[in-house]
Amino acid sequence: MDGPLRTVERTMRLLSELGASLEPLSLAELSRRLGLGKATVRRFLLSLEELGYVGRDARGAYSALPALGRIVAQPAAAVSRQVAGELRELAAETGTGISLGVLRGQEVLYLWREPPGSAAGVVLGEGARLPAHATAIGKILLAQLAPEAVAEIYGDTPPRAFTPRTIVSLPLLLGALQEIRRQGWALSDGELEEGLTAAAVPVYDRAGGLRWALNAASPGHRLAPAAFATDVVPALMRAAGRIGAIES
Amino acid sequence: MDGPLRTVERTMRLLSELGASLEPLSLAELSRRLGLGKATVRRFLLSLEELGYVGRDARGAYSALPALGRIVAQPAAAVSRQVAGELRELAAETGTGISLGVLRGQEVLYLWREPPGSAAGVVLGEGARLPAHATAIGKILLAQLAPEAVAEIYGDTPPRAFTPRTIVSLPLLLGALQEIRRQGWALSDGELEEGLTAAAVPVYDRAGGLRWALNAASPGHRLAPAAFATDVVPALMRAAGRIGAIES
DNA sequence: GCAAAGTGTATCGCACAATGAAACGCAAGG
DNA sequence: CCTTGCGTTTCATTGTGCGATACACTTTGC
Repeated sequence: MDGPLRTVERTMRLLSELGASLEPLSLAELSRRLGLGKATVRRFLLSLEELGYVGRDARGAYSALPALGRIVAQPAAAVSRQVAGELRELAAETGTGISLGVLRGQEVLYLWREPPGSAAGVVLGEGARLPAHATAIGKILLAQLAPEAVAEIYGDTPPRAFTPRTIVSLPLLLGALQEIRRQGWALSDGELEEGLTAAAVPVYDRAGGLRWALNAASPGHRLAPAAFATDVVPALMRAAGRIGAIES
Repeated sequence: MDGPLRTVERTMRLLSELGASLEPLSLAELSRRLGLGKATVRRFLLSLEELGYVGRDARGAYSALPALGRIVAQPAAAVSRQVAGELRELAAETGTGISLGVLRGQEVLYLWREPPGSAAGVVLGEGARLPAHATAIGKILLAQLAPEAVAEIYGDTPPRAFTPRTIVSLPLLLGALQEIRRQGWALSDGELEEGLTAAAVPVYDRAGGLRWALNAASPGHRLAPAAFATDVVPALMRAAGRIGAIES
């Protein structure tokens, strides 16, 4: 075996091209960008259209449809009504922004994100991704992994700096994770964005396996970092227990 | 030609399966779910791994990597530093949450989303998607299209209701869009979520073509709907002018 | 008005890429 | 120890995906 399957590579190149463009692209244009014959590109497009991943406008030009984005954001469907209720309650109780996420490579994939102060419970931002090493939720998720696994994830690309407080080396990160593991929860104090503080705890299922992580964030120093440890984290832990007990 | 290209269909099925699962999946498990031979599935996985779309953990199980999500969120890269500066300024000026997005089928794809009240400018939620017909930004984007184009988009699936105020039929939507087109900006008053108000304006590039739409949202009745028309919209319009003038 | 260039669409025979059965080594578990 | 399930490798076969070519049609330029 050598090299990727030709058709797979072409499929991904095509999707990538469509996803990158804000305007719909014509068949001829795509054919040129991909360096493939029109007939070939057309067959790919018709296939993807039939599958519901691309659509065509009135002029016949192609563009990526929401279904494509949903491929990766599908996990959002995993958040049941019952879990959602718990999350909203938690948001009201703590007055912070609550998120739920899983680890995907070096990033956290959010399944639920509720901005702080949204009285009516505005659910926004599922499907978003943020760097794991600079967020509380990311660190608590990384802390569930063996150090070697973390090292492999960051193998070639070291953690990137966002603020002066961001952890920017693998050894430092591993050290921080060990401490977090011991402590049972993670804090990010302005590591992603100046003035943004967050705490996170893991959510285990009934069998004791990691299911998600739960995050409480408070922007703009509305809540002192110290207040997280005393007030927010206990509430997070209680909620994580309740949520973990819910049948998936 | 009949039916989708086999390899394309299999590629998408595989990605879909990987994206839907929160835990990494083993080769054998995927082979079973797809109903394909292990050898075949393996070649697909190796291809996608080489292309950087899937990764494997220590135990060899496969999972989707962030790169997959980035296929569709790539447009986020289209927001330059200069544009970002304008957005932050606008957020500070209006005290609302500012978003930037484009239309993708029936949904708005957000390129930038900043929650209200984030003093330091927390950039979150690019790549998220929300239904176009229930958001201000979605309606202003739809209003740029010909009515027939809108009708085609909603052809088989009528607008879904989220609150009692959501527009739930195509004729009503087309009527609202006409009014919006005349007015030059759109308002969503609790159409997506009770108590969430937002206004949006289009952003044209120098050639006069539609580039994006700009949205200002204020949750929890912090700002009265009437205040949008008098205070927020003019600020939005000014910002849209400045942003549209920026070279892409 | 007519070229000319560009578009999307349809056809078709061939090469070879992709396929799945089968066999192998290995680790885990009963 | 045998069994079961896993990932990996090999291999001959075949039918799938390929692109050159040709066609109808619209847009553009003069």
